[in-house]
Amino acid sequence: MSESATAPSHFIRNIVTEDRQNNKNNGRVHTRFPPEPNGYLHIGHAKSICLNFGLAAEFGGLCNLRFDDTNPSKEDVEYVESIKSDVRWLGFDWDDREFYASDYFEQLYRFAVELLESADAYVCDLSADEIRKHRGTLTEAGKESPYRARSVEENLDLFQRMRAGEFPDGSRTLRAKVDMASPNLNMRDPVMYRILRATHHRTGDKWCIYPTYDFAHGQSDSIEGITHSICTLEFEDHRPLYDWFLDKLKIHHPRQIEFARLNLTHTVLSKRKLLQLVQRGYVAGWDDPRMPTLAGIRRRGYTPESLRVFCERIGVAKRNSTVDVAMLEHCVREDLNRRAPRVMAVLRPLRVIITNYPEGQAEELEAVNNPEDPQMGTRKVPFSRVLYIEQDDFRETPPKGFFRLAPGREVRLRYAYIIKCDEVVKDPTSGAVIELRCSYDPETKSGSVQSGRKVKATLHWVSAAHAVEAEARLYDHLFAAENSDDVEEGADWTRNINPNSLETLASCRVEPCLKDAAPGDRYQFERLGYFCVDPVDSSDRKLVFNRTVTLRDAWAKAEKARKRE
RNA sequence: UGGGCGGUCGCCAAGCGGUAAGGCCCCGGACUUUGGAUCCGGUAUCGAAGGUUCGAAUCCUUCCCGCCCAGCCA
Repeated sequence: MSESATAPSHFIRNIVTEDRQNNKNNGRVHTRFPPEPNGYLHIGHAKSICLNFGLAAEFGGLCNLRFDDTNPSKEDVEYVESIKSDVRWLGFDWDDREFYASDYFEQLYRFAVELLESADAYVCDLSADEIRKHRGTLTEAGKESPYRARSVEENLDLFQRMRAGEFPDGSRTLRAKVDMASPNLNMRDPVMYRILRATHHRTGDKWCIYPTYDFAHGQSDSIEGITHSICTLEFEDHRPLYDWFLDKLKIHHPRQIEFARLNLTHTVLSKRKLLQLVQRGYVAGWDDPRMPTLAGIRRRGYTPESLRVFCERIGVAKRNSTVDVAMLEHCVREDLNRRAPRVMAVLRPLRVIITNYPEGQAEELEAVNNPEDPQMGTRKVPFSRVLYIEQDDFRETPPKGFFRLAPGREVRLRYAYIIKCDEVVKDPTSGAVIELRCSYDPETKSGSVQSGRKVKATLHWVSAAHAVEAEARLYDHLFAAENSDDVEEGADWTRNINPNSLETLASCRVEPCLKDAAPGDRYQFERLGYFCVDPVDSSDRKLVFNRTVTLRDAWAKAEKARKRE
């Protein structure tokens, strides 16, 4: 996987390249990632983070981390902390350039006063409701506020008193004097400041008026000397307003470029819905491994490298699109295939007795840690008379195309011997298969001269006496439908939540080398998938593995297709 | 029916007047002590209709479809 070797062109990269060629900003490239600390970052943010930090790195520029914290009623330090650790985990560094829109409150206030002095803004006494009514509609022009013509002196006095706390919340606003007849609703005298008594996570109770995003964002970028303000499509309509403020204020003009936000199949990426999933208990928290949050994805076992490659591969464009989650899954598999050590683990154990293997005997067999990387060496795996294999690897009446174990059939045990199933032991009451009695061929030991004999399948296994117990959590898509909104009339999107998105297997048996696995360690359980030690619930007493993603499985696919017919 | 933006393979996405990259998915096949990995091979005429041109996905015209905007949210 070559993260940097392939830098496919996209329109933003082209714009930046062109701007440099024209020596715009003296060839300087300075971007920023501007989250609002009102929720956890998700994979959609990762796209923006990779874009902003990536472009800066690529062109020898800088990228700031700036919190757009202009709405204290929704923001919290919990979120700023999680955002910082998520960005770091993704692999990016903002050095000492950690900024906050709230750092600029005083400056923003002065900007507002400037606009008041040039009669480009005014204090408006209309209520929220009245402002809405005056705004007009998509097809009709709005009406001017009766307070629009206040004198500069009166405006200055009123605004100063707004700041001083003389008026109740919501009683007045500061508005830009633009154009109530503009076809762009954002230009119909937008609110710049509102009166809001809320304790801000950084400025405390210093302010009782707060700038709106529209009045803060563009100027914040300008103050920081941002050259390319990259944001999502919905802000395209706001650009004329930002330009208007910057022009009136005669300050540095970043170039705003909008791109389409990421959508993924089988999940949701809206802050509102993610919040509801957490609050209504559909998931265990922001870091539930089924969540598309960076915290969840990280806990699930995804690597930051795979996320970065994913973000590079999906591209950047203005077209609304929904990326198939299979693309994401492909990226982790590709990365983990290269780096995850292989290990044998039996999720649903079926006991196997090797009848002709001496009781009490055990031997150490050599197993390769990663066939993709010989450097990773080998390890010893204990073999003995009583083993466990996967329940799925045995069928009493094998369907066509099934070439694993069945009565009378032979298979190879990985790194060990070829065994033959001689007898099936069932529970007398339930009829369930509870044990297999097999015989092994001592001549077929892995690596020996005779070992070349061909059998149709190789199974993973674990020695019963040596195995370590563990819990495995198997995850599936959070939403059964590709599109979470794809529900019948009147039904809620939560109807699409996949009731089987989590399956917990409490009595798995894993090979002994896993005993000392540390939280976060990633492995490939041969033939099953990639798993990582759950950083939260795993302990010395109880090993817990999260399945990051399954291996591609041609047999499972074929069987599924067969069932559909 | 106002304004802004978009429509290239099932899903992403290059292309910027010279005759449709790549990735994912899918389907074949080779190889294989992971039905994994790897390797080969297969699959679009560019929303529609006109026009300009020797030549158009790329230029022009008209039409159709989708997304965003009427928070003192961001």
